[in-house]
Amino acid sequence: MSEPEKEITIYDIAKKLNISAATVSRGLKDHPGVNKNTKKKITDAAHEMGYRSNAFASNLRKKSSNIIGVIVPRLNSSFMSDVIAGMEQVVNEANYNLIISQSLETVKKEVSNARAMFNNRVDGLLVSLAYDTKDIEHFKPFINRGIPVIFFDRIFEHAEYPTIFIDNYKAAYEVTTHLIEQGCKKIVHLTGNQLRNVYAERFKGYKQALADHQLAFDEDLVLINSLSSADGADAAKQILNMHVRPDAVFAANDSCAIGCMLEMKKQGIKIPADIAFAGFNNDPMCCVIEPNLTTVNYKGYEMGGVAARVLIGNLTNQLNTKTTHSIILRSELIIRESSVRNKR
Amino acid sequence: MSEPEKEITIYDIAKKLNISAATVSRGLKDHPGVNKNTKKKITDAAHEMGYRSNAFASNLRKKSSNIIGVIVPRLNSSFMSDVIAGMEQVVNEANYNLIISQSLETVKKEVSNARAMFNNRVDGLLVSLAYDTKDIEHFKPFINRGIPVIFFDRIFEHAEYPTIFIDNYKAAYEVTTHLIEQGCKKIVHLTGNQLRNVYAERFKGYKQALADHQLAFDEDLVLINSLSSADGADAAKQILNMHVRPDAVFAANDSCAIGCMLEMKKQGIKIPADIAFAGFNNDPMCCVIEPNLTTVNYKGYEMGGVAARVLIGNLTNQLNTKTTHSIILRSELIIRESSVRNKR
DNA sequence: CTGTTAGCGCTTTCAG
DNA sequence: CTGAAAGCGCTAACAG
Repeated sequence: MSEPEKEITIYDIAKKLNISAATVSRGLKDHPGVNKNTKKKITDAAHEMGYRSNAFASNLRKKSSNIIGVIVPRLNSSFMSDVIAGMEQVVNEANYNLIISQSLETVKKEVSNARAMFNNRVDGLLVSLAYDTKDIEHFKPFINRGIPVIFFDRIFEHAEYPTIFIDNYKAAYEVTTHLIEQGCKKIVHLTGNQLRNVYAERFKGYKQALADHQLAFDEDLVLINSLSSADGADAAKQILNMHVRPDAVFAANDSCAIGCMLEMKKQGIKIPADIAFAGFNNDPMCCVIEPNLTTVNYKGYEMGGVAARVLIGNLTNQLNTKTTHSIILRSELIIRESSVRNKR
Repeated sequence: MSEPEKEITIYDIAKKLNISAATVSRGLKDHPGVNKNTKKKITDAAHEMGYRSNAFASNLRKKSSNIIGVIVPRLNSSFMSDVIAGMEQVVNEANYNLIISQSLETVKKEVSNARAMFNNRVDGLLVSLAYDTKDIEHFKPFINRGIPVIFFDRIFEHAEYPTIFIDNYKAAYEVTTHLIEQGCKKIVHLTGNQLRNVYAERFKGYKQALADHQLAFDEDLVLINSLSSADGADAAKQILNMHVRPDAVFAANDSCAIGCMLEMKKQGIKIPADIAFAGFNNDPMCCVIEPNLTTVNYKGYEMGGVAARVLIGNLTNQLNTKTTHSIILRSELIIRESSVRNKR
């Protein structure tokens, strides 16, 4: 293999063109007030010589990185993949770069990821919280240095942090109401850590829908777990052991709903005749399970794009026009066979 | 909100401790030959003053970024998420950072991602190729500058690029043999772009298994598409229109197999009695579809870890000990009901 | 074991 | 419109 090519700098370009490095630097940007001709000469020479700008030197000088950090619980859902794609789209257009990490649902990793992002001097941070994050102390250093942090989906309410999410309360209210309209009277709710807004709000929506339809709220029908598929299977066993058998299950995510359904089916329970089901997220699996799963859909691509746009807005705008409020995106109930009992 | 805190540097620490910046710099690293006491004083002061190292300055000086770039087709599979987690594990331990991007299965985006990585001066690159990548010209600049590029899973064979993958040929051979042993004689193969080793090798394995069991290879039984779930459904329709109905389908991935199964079921076909099925990847969906899908499992976490380890090895080793060969990881056939016809 | 010194490549006043 | 010069914060010879 040949020797690595020499790295060429603005000085090399300057020398070749008999102009100053300063002019080259300006010519390479959109800088106003550079002669059109020299600008063209500069970009041509740069291209021809195989120049690539040195971000380190530039960042060092400008004290900004043009990098945006992203911390999510997990990458392995089509939802998150969409979120990231949405972010990338927006971020690339604004000439920023993304650095992504997963907390694998633990605060511990979330904290260490945050520290890494901080040391890497990201210009801003987009975060969806881990399962068990209790406080947001680990994002304090960012705020102290004036680096914007934005929460999306799994948010934390706090004046310093703008948030992007859906109306989980309303969505859950609609799901529950739908189940009630199908004649269900004893509805189990499978939910996750109540520290997370998404689960707390869905729980509230469920509760309110019961109240509004004159159904008693029964604490024993609420099962809190990690919402994995295995947790769903465990829940199925618990449900089947209840004295009076429930007639519906509303799980706060699809994996858990599906794990639960699979176990129920194994035990010979008929869905939705014996027990109706609804999930949340509209994972592709909803259309694989039989019967297909009723769920709530919301657009990851859009959420990622909006989050990125708000962040970049706060990064580039004048100091006094920062967005600090919440943005609430739309979601929709998708009714499938798993919950349909009324014949028409 | 208060003013952003002042950024503190090794000079501030040096001043406070009445020593030189050079010593502080050394003290902050594992540098041998620094007095234990001064080292402790330095780290204490650094911590107390809220120091964070400035990677830009360091990178600029060292001409290396400690960043490893990753380009994958998509993030939205549990396989890829595992791969990334495996990489992160290894990479963090070695004090590198990861910057991840998805090509969304197009060369176009793969090329632009590669360029971005190049401009961001990654120290090395881990790549799994997009669906339609024809050549690897876009990785040439890395090689020219001596930046290692490693392919994993969807590889490209070339002396300059180490590769990590599984024996797709053997795995497919085993799947096909299994189907034949179940009494299947007319086996459809759903596959993807033959530019990708994974699909080409699986195709070869399929073909060879037929040959070794005295079954004629029939070109019309091989359907090439994009392997999406929708492509699977289309394939189902084609298959059902064939003059003599096939008795098995081996798809090169699970999504496609499942899309195909769902459509077949809708048409009233019995699986595996009328037609047996096998997929590839062991996606969680395999255990949701009914009947559960026979498939090939391989460990993403391991593959990510190995790829990262090889890369870091090449980065840190002496010039002459680079790994340039291939590493082949193990995979396993997982037999489920979708392909079991023999009663025992 | 520690200090001195000289840049890494770029941006940005400040002058022309 | 362009140039000169300084400096971002760190590291690595080299010299004590």
